[in-house]
Amino acid sequence: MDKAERRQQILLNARDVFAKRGYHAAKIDDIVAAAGVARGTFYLYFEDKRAIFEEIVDRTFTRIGMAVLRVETEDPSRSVAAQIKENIRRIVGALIEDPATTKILLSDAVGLDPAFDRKLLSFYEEIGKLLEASLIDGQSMGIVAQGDAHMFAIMTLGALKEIMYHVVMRGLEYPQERIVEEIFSFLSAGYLRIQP
Amino acid sequence: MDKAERRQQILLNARDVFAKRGYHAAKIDDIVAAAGVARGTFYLYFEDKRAIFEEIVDRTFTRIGMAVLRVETEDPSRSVAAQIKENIRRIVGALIEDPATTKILLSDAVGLDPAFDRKLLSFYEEIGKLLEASLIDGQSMGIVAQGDAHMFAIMTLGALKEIMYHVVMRGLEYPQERIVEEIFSFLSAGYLRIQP
Amino acid sequence: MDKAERRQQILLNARDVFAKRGYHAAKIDDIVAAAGVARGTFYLYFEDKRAIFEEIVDRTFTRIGMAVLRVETEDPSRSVAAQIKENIRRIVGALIEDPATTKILLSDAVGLDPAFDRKLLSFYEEIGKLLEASLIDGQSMGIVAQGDAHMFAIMTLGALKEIMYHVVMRGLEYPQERIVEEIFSFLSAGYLRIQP
Amino acid sequence: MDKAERRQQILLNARDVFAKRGYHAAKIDDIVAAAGVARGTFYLYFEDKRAIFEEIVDRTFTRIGMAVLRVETEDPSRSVAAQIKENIRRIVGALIEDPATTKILLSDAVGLDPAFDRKLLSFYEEIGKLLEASLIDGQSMGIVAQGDAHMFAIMTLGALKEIMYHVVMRGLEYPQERIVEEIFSFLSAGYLRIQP
DNA sequence: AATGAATGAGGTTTCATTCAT
DNA sequence: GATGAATGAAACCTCATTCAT
Repeated sequence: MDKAERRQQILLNARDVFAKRGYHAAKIDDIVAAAGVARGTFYLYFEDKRAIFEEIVDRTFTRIGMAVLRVETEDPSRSVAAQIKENIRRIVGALIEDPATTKILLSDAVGLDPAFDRKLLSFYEEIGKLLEASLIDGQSMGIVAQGDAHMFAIMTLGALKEIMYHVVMRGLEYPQERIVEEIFSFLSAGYLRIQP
Repeated sequence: MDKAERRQQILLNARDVFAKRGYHAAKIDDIVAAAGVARGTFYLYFEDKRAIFEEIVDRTFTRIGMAVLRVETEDPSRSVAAQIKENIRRIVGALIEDPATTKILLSDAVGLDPAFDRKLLSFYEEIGKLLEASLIDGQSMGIVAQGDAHMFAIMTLGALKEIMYHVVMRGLEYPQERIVEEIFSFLSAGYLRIQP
Repeated sequence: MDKAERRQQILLNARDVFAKRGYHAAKIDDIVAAAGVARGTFYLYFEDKRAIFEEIVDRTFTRIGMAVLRVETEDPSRSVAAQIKENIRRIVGALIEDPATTKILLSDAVGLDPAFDRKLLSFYEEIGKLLEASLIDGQSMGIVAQGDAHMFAIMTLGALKEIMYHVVMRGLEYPQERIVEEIFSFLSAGYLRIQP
Repeated sequence: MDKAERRQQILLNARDVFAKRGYHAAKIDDIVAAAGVARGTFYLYFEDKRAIFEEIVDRTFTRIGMAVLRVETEDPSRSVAAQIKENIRRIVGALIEDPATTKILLSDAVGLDPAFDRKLLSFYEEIGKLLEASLIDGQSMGIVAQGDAHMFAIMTLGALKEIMYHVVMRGLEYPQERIVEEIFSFLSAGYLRIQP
């Protein structure tokens, strides 16, 4: 087994242990036992417990970041609606595909400590800004309602996160496509039908 | 100072310490120093660290639970829209009013350990069921769109939580009424304006 | 037992353990076992292992520093020779009185690490400067031979340290007064009697 | 590179690392990195860390031991004074020539652990006995003052060690010949000129 | 012979909780 | 009831040494 494989082996097992027990309850001993290596071996590959956790979260950030595609408004071959759905689908897919890291991201990584909080916030802000920029674009094209794009972005993110939170924490079972449709439809028309 | 006061004094200071440092970084020493009592005194009033944290969270649950009013569809004096807004307003108000506990609820209490996760989930499910029931009611009255009420509830909760998360974590500054309006408008019409 | 007593109790036992085993072989467990306290108690009174060792050495520095008296050349009631002997006597006495710390000073504290080396050197330089100043005084009064006072000081210090080293390490047995006489006589006339 | 060369290469680099960091702070990693060999290679040439350190010290013992010449009192061609000076010169030279091992001998090897202490003491006793025997010889020839030859030996050793300690630890700069003269003159007449 | 990945014993330190005063 | 000194379990990490390649 070469270095990269060994590293990966430890990383994956650590992910599972973190997902199962949470950051603090996950002991180095649990991780090395799961990975089937000696305690010292762990420290050959990772600085410390915090570092491996951070790497798991960082990789997830990257994976999610890569899932997002730029919406092409000029391309007549694909409708904007289809492209937006595709984006939602890809993000939801990335999260569903690896429930362990999703659980880590949405639960264990939250409130770990102030430094990690900043990291998380910074990731969500980044995502938020990307989305916000798209929304502002959409507003000028008349396909996004006028209004506070920043708020739109936050609420969209929140809706998505909450669904995924229930999926990974409660085993809420919805097929990926169903989730995509629900989110899309929610973003399109909300659900209140009141004459004010 | 009588027992109840002393207890309250410790509780409030613990809240601030938890909010500032997070659960694990908050030491009993920090709490008793903030409260100005001896270490042993803490244990006269609370079982252990976990118990005081749980009490803080439980109180918040109660406070938020009490903020919710039943929507009266038969009362002609108050429109349904107004009542829904009022509900959103009361919940947002309860969260904004005490940012320290809100931060604890949305950050520190998340992913603390499996047992606490269950508690949190159970609270959110409770809230979700209440909301869901209202939505199903609304559907039969034609003021809520047909569709998956459970999903509606989750996404609504997520949107609200995410706004409040940014408010308490990043100091996002929006007046309470503005938040209420944004949420209401989001629930009413979403923001996508695409002809599919 | 009050705080100061408890501190002293740990300090004295630590001194014995360090003297017996040397710095690195002395485990915190050995110290607390000797002192009859719990492991945590140790850390209530001392920052860490290094700190207690440093305190032991520092106290010895102080004790030895206080043993030195200024030589009064103007006082006709006490001859200079008597005063010098008195100084040697006091220093030798301070070292013999507490063989454990003397052993620590002359053996365990040596070469502990670069930072500690600087501390030691700084102490010996201080002592050396004091002695050197006295010698230069003495030279102007004609009671110290002309020559390199700095060297005189170093060699004197070395002779004294070496005797004490053998006393505490090998149990070399000489009465204090005998040691004083030997040093004094050595400093007075050396021992080589060669016509060059 | 043949076995002996490789061994020497590791030995010299280990010497430098020990001299720079001290025994405990010198890691096997530092040594093999300095020597440019793999970690496992180290253990092909040396039993363990302690063994290589011991070998460095032992070689120094040998080197110094070999520097000492027997004083010939019958040889009219070389005065006893010249022969004594020559001995001091050779020892000081051996120490100055390799400051790294001298520092190891006078600092790092001191107080390493009880076993090593015995080794050191045993070396110094050996040297001391040699010197003592010469002094007793000298006393019977009238060229060494009557008195405790054992003490003379210890103090001489101490004076020499202390000078060298300051040379290697503080970079005290004296030409070799100057050191020799100072020691010789100190042994010849001390420096106190007091009428008791 | 050389390598360097793997090992795991061992030691320091932290901190929630207890309990004698 | 209040105190705070004492406790000791528990967990992280280091690093000398081994051994398969």
